[in-house]
Amino acid sequence: MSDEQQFSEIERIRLAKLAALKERGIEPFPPRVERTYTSVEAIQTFEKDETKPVKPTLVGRVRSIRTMGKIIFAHIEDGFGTVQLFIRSNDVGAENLDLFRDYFDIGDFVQASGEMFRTKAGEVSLNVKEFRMIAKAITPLPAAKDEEVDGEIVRHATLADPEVRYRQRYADLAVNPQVREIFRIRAAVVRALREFLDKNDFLEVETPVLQPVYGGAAARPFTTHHNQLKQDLYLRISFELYLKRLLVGGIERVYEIGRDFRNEGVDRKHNPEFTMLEFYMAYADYQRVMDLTEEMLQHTAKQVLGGTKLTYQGNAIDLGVDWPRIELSEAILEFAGIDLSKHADATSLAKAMADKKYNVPPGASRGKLIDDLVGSQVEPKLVQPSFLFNYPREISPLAKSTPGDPTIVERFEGYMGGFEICNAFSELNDPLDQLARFEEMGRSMKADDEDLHPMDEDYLRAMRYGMPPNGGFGMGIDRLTMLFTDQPNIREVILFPHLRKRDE
RNA sequence: GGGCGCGUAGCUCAACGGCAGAGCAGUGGCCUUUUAAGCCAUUGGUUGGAGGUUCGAAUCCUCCCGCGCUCACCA
Repeated sequence: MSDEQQFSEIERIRLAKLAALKERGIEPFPPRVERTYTSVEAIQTFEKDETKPVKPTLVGRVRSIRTMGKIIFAHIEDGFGTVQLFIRSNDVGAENLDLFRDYFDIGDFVQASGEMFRTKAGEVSLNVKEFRMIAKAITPLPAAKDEEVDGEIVRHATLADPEVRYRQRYADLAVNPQVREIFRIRAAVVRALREFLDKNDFLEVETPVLQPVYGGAAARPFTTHHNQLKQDLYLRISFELYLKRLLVGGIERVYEIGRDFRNEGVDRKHNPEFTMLEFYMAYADYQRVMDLTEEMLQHTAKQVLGGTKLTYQGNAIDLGVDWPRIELSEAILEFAGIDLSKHADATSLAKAMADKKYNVPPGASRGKLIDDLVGSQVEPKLVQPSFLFNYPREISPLAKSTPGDPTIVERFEGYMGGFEICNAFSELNDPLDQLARFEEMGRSMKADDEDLHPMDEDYLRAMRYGMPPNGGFGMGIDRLTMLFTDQPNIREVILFPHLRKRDE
C-alpha cells in the first residue's frame, strides 16, 4: 500500500508541511523545550498586577487559529488550561508570521515567548515575540466547531462515537476535557481510600496476579502458562485468599488495591479486568466493617467532591447519613413481597417467584434464587447508600455462619445508586468448616465443569496454623468512580476498556 | 449467546428507492484586536464489507464485521 492510499488528504498536506519545515532547517520534533510558566500561572500572575510586565515562555497544543491578515490569534492548551497567543507581524516579522500561517496547524505543539497583555476584547493573552514548533501533528484532531441550523445553540462537535472514543482514548482525551476530568477524579478516589486505610493502620501489600490456584470469588479465570516452570497459571479473580494468609502471618490490618481478571460477559457494569480494593481487619466482625465502610466512603466523598452529596443519573445521593442496615430477608419481603421463612427449599421458593412473575432460572439452588431476587427486585431500588446483611450460606463459602442460624452467614453488601458497590463478611477462620465448605462447593459445581473451582490446599494449611477472627471487605473501584463521576457505563471510567479486536 | 438499534467526508450530522449534501476542519485569496471571527472561492466519499432484489440502492433483502442498548450468563 502506498502512502497516497494510507494517508488522508489532510494528512498528506500536513506531511508536506512537515517536509517543508525540515527543508528550511527547522526540526519539527526538537529534543528539548523551555517553559517558565503554565498557561494558568501566566494569566494569574499577570492579573495580580497588570502594570507589572510578565514575560513567560509557554508551551501547549494549538486548539484554534484565527488569521486576520497581519495578525494571528491562536489558543494553545496545556495540562492546566488554555491561553491565547497574539502573533503580530510587527513583533515577530512578516516572515515568521507567514511561517506560522503556512505550516502550523491545530493539534501541533508549540513553544511561545513574549509578554502578557490584555486584548481589546479583554482576554489576557501572550503577545508573542518568538515561537517555534515542538511537535508536529500529522492526523487532525477529531474535533470541529458546529453550528446549529437555527443559530440558537453553539456547540463544538467533538468526538462522540463511543467506539472511536474507547479505541482511540488518546484522541478522546485530547479533545474532550470532561473525559480527562473523570480520570482525575478516579485518581482522587484511589488516593482518598489509600489515605483513609493508611491512617487506620492498614498495611498496603501486593500479592500474586499469577496464581497456581484461583479463588476467593465466583468467576471463570483467564488461563496462562509459564514456560520454564511448565505449569498453567491463572490471572487472579480476587485477592482474598492471599490477603487472609497474611492475617495468619500476624499482619493485623492489610489491604490491596489492584487488578482482578474475570473471564465473564462484558456489559455496562463489567469489564474483564477491573480494579478492586480489598481489606482485612483482625478482631473485627462484619458490623465493625460496616461502620468502617461508612466512614471510609464519607471520607472519600469529602476528599474528592468536597462533601457527602452527589448526583447519580438524576438521583440525589447523600453519603453523610447513617446508612440503613436492612436484613436481607426483610428487604426481600419489602421489595419482592416474598417471605423467605415460608420457603425453606428451592422448589417452594421457585414457585413463589414464578407466582410473582419473576424470572426463575431452572435448576437453581435456594441461595442462587435469593441472589437473583436481590439482583432483580431489591438492588435497583437501593439508590441511597444502604447495607443488606445476613446472606445465604450456600452462596458465601468464605463467610462465617451466624450463631443462631447455620444457613445464614455474617455477610453484607453495600448498595448505592441502584447497584452493588461492596461485599464483606465476618471471615470464616475455622479450617475444618472451610474444608467442608470447599467440598460442598465442589459437589454443587460438578454439574457444570466450566465453573468447577479447585480446592486451595495451601490456603487450608495456612488456616490450620490459626487465623484470627476478622472482617473482610471488597469494593470495585470502577463502580465507585462511576458514582462519583455520574457515569452510567464502566467503560467511561476505564482508560482503555476491552473491545473486540477489529481488522483495520 | 438471543432481541432491538446504529455504521454516510477528518469531526458532528442530513438525504431514507431517483444527480451523496451541510456546518466545522482542510486548501487558495482578502483582512493589524479576533475568540463560533467575517467575506469570496474551493478540495475531500468504494455511504463498514460481501452478495441479492430493482431500470435505478446510502435507502429494500441476506450474510459477515464492529459498536450501543437490553435480556441471558456471571457460588
